[in-house]
Amino acid sequence: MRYAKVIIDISAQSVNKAFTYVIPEDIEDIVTVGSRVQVPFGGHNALREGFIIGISEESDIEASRLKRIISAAEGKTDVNGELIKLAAFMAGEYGCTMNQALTAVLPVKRTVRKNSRRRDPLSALSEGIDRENLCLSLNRDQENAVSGILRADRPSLLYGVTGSGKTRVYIELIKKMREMGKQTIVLIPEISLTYQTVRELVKYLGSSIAVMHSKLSEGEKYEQYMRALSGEIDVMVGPRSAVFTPFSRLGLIIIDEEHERTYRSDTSPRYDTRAVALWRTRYNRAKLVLGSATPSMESYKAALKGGFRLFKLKERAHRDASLPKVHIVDMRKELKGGNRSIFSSELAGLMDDRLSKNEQIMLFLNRRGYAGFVSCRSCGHVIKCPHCDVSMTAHNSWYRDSSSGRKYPLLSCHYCGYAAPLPSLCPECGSRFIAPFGAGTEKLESLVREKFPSAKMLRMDADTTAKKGQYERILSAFRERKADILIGTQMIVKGHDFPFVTLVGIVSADLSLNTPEYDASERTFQLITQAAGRSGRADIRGDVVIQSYDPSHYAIACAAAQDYESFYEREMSYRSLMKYPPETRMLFYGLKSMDEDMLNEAAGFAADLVKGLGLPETSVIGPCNESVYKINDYYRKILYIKHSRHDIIIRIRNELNKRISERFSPRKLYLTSDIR
DNA sequence: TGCAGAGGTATA
DNA sequence: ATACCTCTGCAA
Repeated sequence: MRYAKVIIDISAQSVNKAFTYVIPEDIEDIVTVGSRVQVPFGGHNALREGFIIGISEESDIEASRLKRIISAAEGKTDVNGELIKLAAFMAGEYGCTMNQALTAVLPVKRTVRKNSRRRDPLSALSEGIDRENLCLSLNRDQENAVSGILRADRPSLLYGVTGSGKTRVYIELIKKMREMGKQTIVLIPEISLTYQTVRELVKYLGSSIAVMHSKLSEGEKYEQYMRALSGEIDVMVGPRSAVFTPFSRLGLIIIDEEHERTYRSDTSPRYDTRAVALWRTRYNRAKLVLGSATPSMESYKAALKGGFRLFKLKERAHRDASLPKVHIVDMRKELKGGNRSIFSSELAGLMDDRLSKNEQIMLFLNRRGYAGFVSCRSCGHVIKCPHCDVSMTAHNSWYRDSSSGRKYPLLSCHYCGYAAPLPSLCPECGSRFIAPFGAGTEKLESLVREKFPSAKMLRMDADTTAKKGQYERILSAFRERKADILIGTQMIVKGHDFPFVTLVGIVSADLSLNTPEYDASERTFQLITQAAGRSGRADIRGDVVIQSYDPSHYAIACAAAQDYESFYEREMSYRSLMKYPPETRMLFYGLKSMDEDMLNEAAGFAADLVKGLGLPETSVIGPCNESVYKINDYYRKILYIKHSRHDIIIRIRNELNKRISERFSPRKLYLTSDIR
């Protein structure tokens, strides 16, 4: 008799343990560790899904209490138990249940009809490319990086300025892996953002590459997964979930644009792709490469301290391309000089110049919608969302009143999507002088239309890319020069390669700087550096105009100078002074509830609990209200807990989870935690 | 006394 | 997640 340890597919703390079942003889040969099974569970033997995490010849539970597995899905989904061990690591590291960890690690729900039409997800991405094993020549920096990475006994950080040819290094490494019979996972921030990278990989590596994609159907995902499992392919390209690709001969994991936030999962388990990749490469004695033009503070610190090997690519690979000329404009001076418009005279002048030469322009503004907020000029009242603690954003579209059929300008909440009409009178004082303030991408679009009426424009933000396929349509239209100007939020700055763009305007560089997060400067620096890197990539030198009300801030000044090292020094001294990560480890412990009294009590209880643990060198800040206190009718509070040791932070997190869920109903109070 | 609703517990 | 148990409060 053989027995299976099964994790039931229920993500509740109370069933977060393995249950023993008898394996019926007729399915013995199709189940292994990692198999999905159906089992009877509970008083009425309701059928439930589960994962097998272990198989043994003996049972520690008396035989009369055991039930039998009903059925198992075909297709073994685990790689020699590695992925189960990985899930166990994640459950401990991120404080989630084993079921949540397994759901992330073994994501394929069920087998799909075998006769479903085969469709290769690569075909759309590789249109017009000959898939051959082309050879490419590497410059000296690139060659040093390749040989150094292959020799390194630890992870490598590949720091290369925008356009320096990091992808070529990746391709060479992948080829070397192939020669050794090893497989590679290439992680990218988001598949649609890195169209270019994927195309280049396909072009030089030919077939036996698979691409994972959140928009693939379940069947297509399953097929890619099985191709990886069977060893039919040796390269998997995809976003963060591709780090779980079940390769049995894993030799290399590459994380491109490693500083990107999308590598942190925002749902439980809130894993960090870099940590998962590090775990897998250690387990498999494989290589790990992190690549970026603007490395994260943690990675660069690790590179300087010796935890990572550092390789630099200092020059742009395209022989004639040089870094763009950067102009910083102090908008306070513009205002004093009488220019009240959103365009500085310098930006307007360069835009005129490019339009006359038929070259392309990108304008970046990190706020969508028409205006930042709507306020009354008489009493100062600001219109807020009734469900969230944020001001409503005005849009250049209509709200249709269903009863009267009349149209009003639309207000929407960017946190919960609530829509309302713009009132014609102030709801507070009745004044007629209520109007939108500030500018978003929509407003910018209409201002450009006024000032440059003949220019053709495209706008790309969350509002214009809501539907499937719009993203690619806008980008390819711009690439094919069907428009002169592309206006957009941060989604336009990442990774795209437009050879005819010779001017990038950063309309308001301060917007991301003034957010209440400890890493606001880092994000601003990354955004400006990446945006500036879009200008002048082929044989024409580009210009970048950065407009700011705080132009001497080091995040802006260093980005303008394309000086990563100076930025790192300044930012690191700030982090050290404030004891922020990566100087120390920090736990972000979030609590939310619809019941504000319960939330207050629980948050106070949590803070007292940590202080009561009496751990030396622990600092507790809060509880504080989240910067947006209410979202979707949920009140939200947060505690910040700092300690230099990761294991102590984990202990504190576990203690908090345990004691709070003993005292407060988990149905009414939701807990989240993040460790950085 | 009867019963709805809340809260606690066990699931192999 | 879900069923089942006990406990409590309130109306009849």
